[in-house]
Amino acid sequence: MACGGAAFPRRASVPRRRRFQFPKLPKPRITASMCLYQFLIAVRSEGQNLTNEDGETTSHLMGFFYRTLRMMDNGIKPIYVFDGKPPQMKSGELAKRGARRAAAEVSLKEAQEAGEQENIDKYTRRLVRVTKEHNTEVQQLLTLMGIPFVVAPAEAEAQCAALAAAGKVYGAASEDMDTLTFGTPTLLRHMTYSENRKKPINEVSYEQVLEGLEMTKETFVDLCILLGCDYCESIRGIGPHRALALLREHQSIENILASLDPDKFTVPEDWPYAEARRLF
DNA sequence: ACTCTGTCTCAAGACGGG
DNA sequence: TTGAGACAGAGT
DNA sequence: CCCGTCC
Repeated sequence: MACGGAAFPRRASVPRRRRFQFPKLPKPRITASMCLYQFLIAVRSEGQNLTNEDGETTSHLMGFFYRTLRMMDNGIKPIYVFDGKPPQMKSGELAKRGARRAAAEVSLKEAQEAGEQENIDKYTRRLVRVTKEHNTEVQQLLTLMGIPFVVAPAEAEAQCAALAAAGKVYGAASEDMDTLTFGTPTLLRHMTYSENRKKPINEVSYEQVLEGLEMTKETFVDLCILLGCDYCESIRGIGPHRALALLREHQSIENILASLDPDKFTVPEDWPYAEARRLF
C-alpha cells in the first residue's frame, strides 16, 4: 500500500526543490505497505497498539484518519493506492525473511523473560505484519470519508506513476525512487512529514532528472538497475559514480558488460537485468 | 584521492498542553 | 521492514 | 520544544 497515490495541491503550500542530488540517491526499493506498516509500528502506547474495547487494533485507522485530514486541510486531495500482488520473490529471500522473523520471536521471548521493556518494544515492532484485515479496514474508512483509492494490479508504485503520467493526479507521493523509474512525471517525497516541519516536501521532476543527468528514459532505467533494485542484484564494486560514468560512456548495460574488466568486477551469474528492465 | 562496501546506530504518527 | 547518517576499511 | 496521550 503505497502511501500516497497522489495529490492536487491547490495553493502551493508545496515547497519546490528542483535539483536532483545524485550521490544521495538511495538505492531504489519497493516499500509496499509502508503507510500501514508505519502506523502499526509507530502508533503505540506502552508498547501496544491502540485498540478498541474488543482489543482490535485501531492504530492504522487513527493514522490514516489524521493524516488524511491534515492533507485535506492543506488543500491536498489524496488518492490512495494499495498494493496488488508483488512480482515473484525469490525463495531465498523468503527464507531469509522467515529466519529473521524467527530470530526476532526468540529475542522477544528472551526480553520478556528478562523483563527488558526496551527490547520487548523493539522486537514487538520487528514482528509487525500487515494483514488483509488491516487493508480492508483502511479501505472501509476511506470509503466512509469519501476519499478515493485504487487497488493496483501489481505494485502500487507503478500504478501511482501511471496515474500521474496519465494526468489524473498531480504527482506520485512516495519515498521510493522506483516510482521515478516507473516514469512518474512528478515525484513527491516526504509528503508524510510535510507539516511536520522536519523536512520540506521534495518535488522531483522526471524530466529535469533526465535533463540533469543527460540521460534518456532507457539509460535511466539501466542506471537504476545498476544501483540496485528489488528485481535483481547489482554489480559489486559499482556504485552511483561508476554506474553513471559507465552509462555515459556505453549507453546500455549490454555495452557495459561487453567492456567490463572481468578481473575487477564480477557480474552476477545469469544476471536478469533485462527482465528487471522490462518491469519498469 | 576517490569510490564503494560493510556495519553500526536510530527512528518510525499526530496532537495538544504546559 | 525502510531510510538516513556516520564511520572504518578495502578496492579502484 | 518535550512529552504524555490517543484506543
